[in-house]
Amino acid sequence: MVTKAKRAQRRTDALSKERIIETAIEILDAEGESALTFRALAARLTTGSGAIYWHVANKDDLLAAAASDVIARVVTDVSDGTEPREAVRRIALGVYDAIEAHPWVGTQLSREPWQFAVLRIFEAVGRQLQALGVPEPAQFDCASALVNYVLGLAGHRAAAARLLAPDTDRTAFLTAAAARWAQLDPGQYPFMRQVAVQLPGHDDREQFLAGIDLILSGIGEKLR
Amino acid sequence: MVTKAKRAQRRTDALSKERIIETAIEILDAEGESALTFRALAARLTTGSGAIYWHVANKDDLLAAAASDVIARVVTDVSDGTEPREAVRRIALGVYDAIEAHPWVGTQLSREPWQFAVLRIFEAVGRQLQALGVPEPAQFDCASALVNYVLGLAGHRAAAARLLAPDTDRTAFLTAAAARWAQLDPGQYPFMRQVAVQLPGHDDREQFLAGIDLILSGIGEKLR
DNA sequence: ACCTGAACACCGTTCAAGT
DNA sequence: ACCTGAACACCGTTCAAGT
Repeated sequence: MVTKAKRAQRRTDALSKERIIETAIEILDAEGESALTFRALAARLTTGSGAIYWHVANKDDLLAAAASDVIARVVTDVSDGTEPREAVRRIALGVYDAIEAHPWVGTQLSREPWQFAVLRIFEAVGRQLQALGVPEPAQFDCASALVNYVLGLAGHRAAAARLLAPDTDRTAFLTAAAARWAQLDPGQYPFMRQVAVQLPGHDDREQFLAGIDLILSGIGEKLR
Repeated sequence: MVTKAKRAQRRTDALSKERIIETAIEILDAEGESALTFRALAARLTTGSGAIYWHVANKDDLLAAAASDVIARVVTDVSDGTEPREAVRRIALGVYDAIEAHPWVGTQLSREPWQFAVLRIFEAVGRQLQALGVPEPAQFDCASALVNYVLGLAGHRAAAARLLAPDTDRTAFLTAAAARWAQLDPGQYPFMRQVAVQLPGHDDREQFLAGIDLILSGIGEKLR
């Protein structure tokens, strides 16, 4: 006989898209992109690997949903009433920090064309541009510029995280990269060699924000 | 006995990193990213799949080298004497067109952190910023903004190409996307719904360039 | 309706063995 | 030094069979 308690228990244990996504995020966060397999996921959910396909179309679908989940938390958080430029900065930094915390989201964002996670960012940014008074025909271009910039960095940070052994520290990594750049052929790579000096001391997050401000300043020019 | 002719023949037939990369690019261009396997590559090179590992560390190495090859052709092409802003536009469009012609390069660029292909773009852009008179401390940030923007679009276009069935035409695809956006929840996605109208008529390449100009304009502000 | 888990059709990579 | 190709240790996905 199935008691009420048992049914409640069942409902919690029952497989669902939400529970699958949640568990997928746990695995991705704890063990990285390569650890997410349907077998690992099924083991963690104490079910068969085929069962997952009842709730999720395939692995791409699962990853897209997981990324969309993480981004939704970040993007919704922008409080109203803030100055539009500042709001754009916050959205961008929110995405940046989310990728820092979940590098696999970066991979996902830069692989997705017009999936939900990206739409969410696009929408949030676009609204701020409207608030800023950007004329309608230019809004699409401006939003696209901001979003593409964010996604470019997303992919980049994710790639860096993939390379970085989990225990290496950042400064050591940057110093190593700088050393490699400093050894490039001076005839072919004068700029990289010059920049190499700045690399170890530079702050990724601030550089990211500097790029946002550059684009915002370009947008500001359009408003005059 | 090994005649001179035979040795020459040997030299052409012999496996080499160059020949492997060349063949890999052929496969990637003709049949897409998923078609590049070591087995397919070995078959095309009439050799064993293990032989490839003598010349190439692994698949990542191979893909990075292939992308670097394609980008090198594009980036070197910038003739001297052009106005720096125009040169930046040409570099960016060169990368854009390369990705259009070889979508797999887009995937690769957005996955690579500081690999050769990206370094090449960074270097080319950085030099133009120097020529433009951007003060040294700001050069790194400005170059990074431009490159991240380009890479963001790279990933995006590659993803779109992955989705697009090889025979679908672009306008049909955009119209379909626009229709999907128009159906989004008006409360949650007002901006996307508004932009949906502009989507079918919009030119990706021009929008890309508009973003570059936005960043260049922001950089121009710094020069005053 | 939902879940099981063996089976299928692949992968990248390794490595003893050859030339 | 370079190449061969079978073998290994995986994948995502499917599907007959169960409940």
